[in-house]
Amino acid sequence: MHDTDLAAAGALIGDPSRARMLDALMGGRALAAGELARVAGVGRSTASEHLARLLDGGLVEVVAQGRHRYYRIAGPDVGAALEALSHVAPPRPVASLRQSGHARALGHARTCYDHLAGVCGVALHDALLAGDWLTPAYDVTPAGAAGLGSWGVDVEAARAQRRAFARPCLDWTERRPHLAGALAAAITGSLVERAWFVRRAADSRALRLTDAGRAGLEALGCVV
Amino acid sequence: MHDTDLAAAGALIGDPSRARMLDALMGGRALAAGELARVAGVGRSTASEHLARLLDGGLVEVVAQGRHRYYRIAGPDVGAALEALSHVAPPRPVASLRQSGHARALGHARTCYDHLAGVCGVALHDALLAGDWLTPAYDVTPAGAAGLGSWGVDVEAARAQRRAFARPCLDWTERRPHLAGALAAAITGSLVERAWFVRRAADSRALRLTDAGRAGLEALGCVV
DNA sequence: CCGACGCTTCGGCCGGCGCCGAAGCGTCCG
DNA sequence: CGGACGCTTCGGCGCCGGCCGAAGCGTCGG
Repeated sequence: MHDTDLAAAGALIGDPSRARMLDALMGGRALAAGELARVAGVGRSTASEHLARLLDGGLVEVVAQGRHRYYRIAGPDVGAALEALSHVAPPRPVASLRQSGHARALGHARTCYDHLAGVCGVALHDALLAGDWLTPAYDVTPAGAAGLGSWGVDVEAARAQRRAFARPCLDWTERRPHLAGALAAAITGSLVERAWFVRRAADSRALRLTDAGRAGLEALGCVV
Repeated sequence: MHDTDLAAAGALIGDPSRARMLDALMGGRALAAGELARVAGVGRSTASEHLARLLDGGLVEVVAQGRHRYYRIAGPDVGAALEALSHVAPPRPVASLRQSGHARALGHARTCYDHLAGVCGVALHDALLAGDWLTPAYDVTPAGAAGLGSWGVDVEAARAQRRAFARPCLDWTERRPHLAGALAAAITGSLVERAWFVRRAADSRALRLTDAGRAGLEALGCVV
């Protein structure tokens, strides 16, 4: 039946250290236990305990590789739940001036789970609709299929996935929607692949728009 | 920006008493503080503290009416987050024999947030698809529009809502999908309105299928 | 083999928070 | 107006769980 232990799941996410780990894993890549300890700001032993609990709760899964153990988000359902929860969570005040530059970078372009967010994400969302690549119901038009294909996006493969194909996702900085879903993930992957965006740091969600990316987006009428 | 305090939201949901309150409020109706204290199984003072925290965190909102204070889920975003979280939460073992009758009732027919779940929910989902009222892409066919109209369901009003129109939602008891989304909520509302289902208790999510309901569903070829 | 390395398990400490009863405050009714 | 009622605030208690350092286990490299 649908009756599940909501409290257990909430408590797992509710610890600050575990939440930082999950947030880091929302980048989509698998991270080693030691790296997660560093991200969370706790000792290795403490991190190991946290990861054991997340594993037991089914929120993450682990793949052992040599003497490393790489953890990642267990599945799209977990990602969707964390994303939905982050939408209702209270905004976290920027703690220090030292972080404000980082915050500005995140506000401009970043990944939200596995798709593009921030100013660039919203601009892309608007341009796809304005340029008639996407219908208001978030389906791909013939022109959109051609255009996305030229970006290296496999639209049909995205459509075949079990997760939502394309849908709006309210952007926290912009208070306006960016694109989410399988299509958004495919587009983001292609644009990073084509070096329109580069990841600012290995463990960061912040992206930097390259000159090539700026030119490519402007060709679509996307002002950034 | 999208950076929110995931841990704070998780911690709010992570307490067993608060989770029971939220679960009770997922029925969609506003409940008084005293009733929520009874549901959670704690003293009135404790419940009041919990509700103050949920209110502060933006998960619930309150409407004062005379000497009563009615609490309800703050918005569809919160409902969606709780629903998504319940999908990844571990199943809760039935604690006692005394609860097994209750569990059986829940397994047969119940509401999941605001739509029909359980054996009846899955059967309805299958019948709507098999009877060609719904396409495999979960859009309403002309025949479906006519049939749902005769049930008193306003399909167009459901379509106009901002939430997802219709989508599958994995049923935890049945391990098969039932119908969710705005259409599912409208259908459930109409069927309760027509007394095909009656709520077993005011504070319960369990529903009872009436004779009229059984007859109506069987006319669609829905075996329950 | 033996040491370095990554990770987990164990023991013990400590702070935060969930709990209750008592008291305080506002609302409805006779 | 006084009492009943619903709810919140306050003070104090007890326990769960997050934290660390030390020790144990498996893997890689010389």
